Amino acid sequence: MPAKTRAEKMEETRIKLIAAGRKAFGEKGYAAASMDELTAGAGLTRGALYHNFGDKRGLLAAVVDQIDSAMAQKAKDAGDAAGGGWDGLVAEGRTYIELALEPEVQRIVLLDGPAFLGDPSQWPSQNRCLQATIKTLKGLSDQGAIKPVDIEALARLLNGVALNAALWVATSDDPQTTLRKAIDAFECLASGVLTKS
Amino acid sequence: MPAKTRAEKMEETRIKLIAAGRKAFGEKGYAAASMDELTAGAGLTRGALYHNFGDKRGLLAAVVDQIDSAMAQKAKDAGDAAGGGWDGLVAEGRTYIELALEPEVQRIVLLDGPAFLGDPSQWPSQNRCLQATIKTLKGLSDQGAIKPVDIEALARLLNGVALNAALWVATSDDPQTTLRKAIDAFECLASGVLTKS
DNA sequence: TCAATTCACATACGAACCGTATGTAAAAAC
DNA sequence: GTTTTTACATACGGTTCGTATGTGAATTGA
Repeated sequence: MPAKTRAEKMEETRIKLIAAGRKAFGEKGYAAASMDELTAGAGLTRGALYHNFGDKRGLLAAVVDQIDSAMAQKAKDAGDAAGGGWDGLVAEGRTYIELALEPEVQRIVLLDGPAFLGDPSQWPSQNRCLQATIKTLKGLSDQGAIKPVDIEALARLLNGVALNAALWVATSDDPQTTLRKAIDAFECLASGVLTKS
Repeated sequence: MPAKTRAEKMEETRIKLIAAGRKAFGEKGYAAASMDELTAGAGLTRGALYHNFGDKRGLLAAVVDQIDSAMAQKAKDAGDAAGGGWDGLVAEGRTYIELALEPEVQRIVLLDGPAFLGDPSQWPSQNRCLQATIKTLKGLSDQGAIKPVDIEALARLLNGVALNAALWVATSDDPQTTLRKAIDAFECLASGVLTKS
C-alpha cells in the first residue's frame, strides 16, 4: 500500500470532517456545535473545514445530503419491494416516516436542515425523491387510477405529508405509538387521490 | 393623559421589543438577528431585553406566541365564515396556506420556531392554529363523516400539507396559478378522510 | 413630605465563536 | 532539481451573547 496520492488524502479528510460534523450536529444541534471542537475531534483544524466546505453551512449541507440520500435510497428500496405503483408509493412514505425515529435524522435533517439551508424541496437529495414520486404518479395517472389533479402539486404535497409526519414523530414523547398514528393518517390522506377507494 | 405608571411603561417596552424582534427575526432569521441592533432600533439596549425576556430565546418565544395566536384567530374566523363542517375545514386549510405565504410566518413560526424552541405542540401558545383544526375535525368525527383515524394525527398532517403547499407557492415563479394547483391538490388529499365522497 | 427602597433599564466586561488573511510544508509539474 | 501548486495550520480582528454592576426615577411608608 504505497504512496497515498494527494487527492486520496483529501477525500479522507472530507470523510472525517463529514463524520465529525454529523456527530456534533446530531448531538448538540447545528447552532450550538463549535467548529473548533468538531475539527479537533477529527484531528484537524478549522482551516481544513473552510478549505473543503467553504463555511459552516457548507459542512451542514454535505452532512444533510449524506443522510438524506441514504434515506431516499432506503425508501426507494421499500417501494420496489412493495411492487411499485400505488402500494410502492405508500410504502415509500411509510419508510420515510419510520426513518424519522433516529435522533440524528430528527435533529439534522428535519429541524436544522430546513432552518439553516431553507426549503427541503430545493435540496439535491429531495429533488431526486420528488422526481421519483412524480414519475410514479404519472404512471398511475395514465392508468386512470388518480383524480385529475396537477401531478407535480400532488407529488410535492405527498412528500410534504411524509416529511411533516416524520417531524411529528421526531418530536414526540412516545415515538412508537405516534408512529402508528402518523402512518395511519398518512395512508388515509393519500387515499384521497385515488379515483375510487 | 397624566403620569404613566411604571407597569404601563414596562408594557410599552415589551410591545416595542416584541415588534422589533418580529421584524428582525422575520427579515434576517433568528440566528442572524443581532440583539444589539434590534434593541437599538427600538430605542433601547440589550439590558431591557434580558430584563423582560430572560434571553434571546425568550424573545423568540414571545414573538412566536403573538404570531401563532393571530394565525389561529384568522383560521377560526375563516372556518366560521364558511359555515363550519367540511367547508369550514377546507376554508381553514386555504387560510393556513395563505397565512404561510407571509415570509414572516414562514421564517419565524414554521422554520426557526421548531428549530430553536422545539416541538410546536409544547409551546405556551399550544399551537392554537393546530387546536382549531382539531376542534373542527372533532365536530366532523361526531357526525360520522370521517374515517376512524386519530384526530390529532390528521390535523397535524393536514396542516403539514398546507405548510408545504405554502412554501411551494412562495418559491414559485407564478404564485397565482401555483396557488390554485396547490389548493386543488390540498382538497384532493383532504377528501381522503371522508367516509364517502 | 421626605428619606429609604425597589426596580426597570443602561453600561461595562469577559468569553466564545466565526470568517479571513497569512504562513508552511509536502506533493506535483516541468 | 527548481518552481509552482495546494492542502491545511496558525494568527488575528470583529461580532455576538450573557452576566455583573451601576443609576436614576418611581414607589413606599412614616
